[in-house]
Amino acid sequence: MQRHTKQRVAIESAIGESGRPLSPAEILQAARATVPSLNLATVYRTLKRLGEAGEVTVIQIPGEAPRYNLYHEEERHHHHFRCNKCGGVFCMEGCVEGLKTLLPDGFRMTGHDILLYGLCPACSA
Amino acid sequence: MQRHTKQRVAIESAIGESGRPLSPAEILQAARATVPSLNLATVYRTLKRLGEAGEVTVIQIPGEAPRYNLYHEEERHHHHFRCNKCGGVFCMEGCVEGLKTLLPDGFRMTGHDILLYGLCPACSA
DNA sequence: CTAGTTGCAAAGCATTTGCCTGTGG
DNA sequence: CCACAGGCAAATGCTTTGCAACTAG
Repeated sequence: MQRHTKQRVAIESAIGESGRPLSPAEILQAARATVPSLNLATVYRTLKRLGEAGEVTVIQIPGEAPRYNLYHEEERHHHHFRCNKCGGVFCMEGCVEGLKTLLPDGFRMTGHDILLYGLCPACSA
Repeated sequence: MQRHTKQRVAIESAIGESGRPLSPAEILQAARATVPSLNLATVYRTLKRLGEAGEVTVIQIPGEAPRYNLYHEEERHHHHFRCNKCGGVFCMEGCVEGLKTLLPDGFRMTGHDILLYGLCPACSA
């Protein structure tokens, strides 16, 4: 991250203002409201740089496009929820106990991911 | 699944004999030992059919190629462990309590996935 | 100025599809 | 027989890269 260009600002704003993780295509669409000439290749390059700089985090739901979020300093350990109907992804605070009880003998655990599926408030209404 | 072709047999054998989930490319390589003319497109088509017939299951680790396993009737609810060193994926029996405590108000949960990361016995030695 | 960025187009790579030939039952 | 399968090649969709033009500092 060296230069402060309008493209980069538009991309960061798009992610930050959405309130939920966005895919590269969604970011492109949103950021074009500010910079119409914005190119998808630039979105990918910028996301890569922002990721290396630790300014964005990636959420990978199996079988789906990666989604990007701004990194917040106060960010805690959290997990994600995916709505089966609208496909939206949401963050959930907290975690569960007892994950180590799943480990067979000889395995050492250094990290984990939990993904819940179901219906979000809007879709279950 | 209608016809019983040598290609399909080779693909099923390759998956069954490996003992671990295989990617399409790995399946191609293994099955070509039996049917050298086997084509990658056939592997994809066959995996799709076997999947729809419930004969194979897919394991999707975020950011990695999908891996396929034979489905066993006695198969129970389980989760997976991925070794950070060798990249191997292993199944773990059991589950944890309290996943519902993660849900924010208004969310309804219908399913979940848990993925543990760390070192397998061979790599932690 | 000038190195980092961008837009565009082309290249990559995994996966899918069209089409015609081959074959299992 | 003949509808399902397979081989091959082209098409697709997402992501990356080469390169010349542009611009922030």
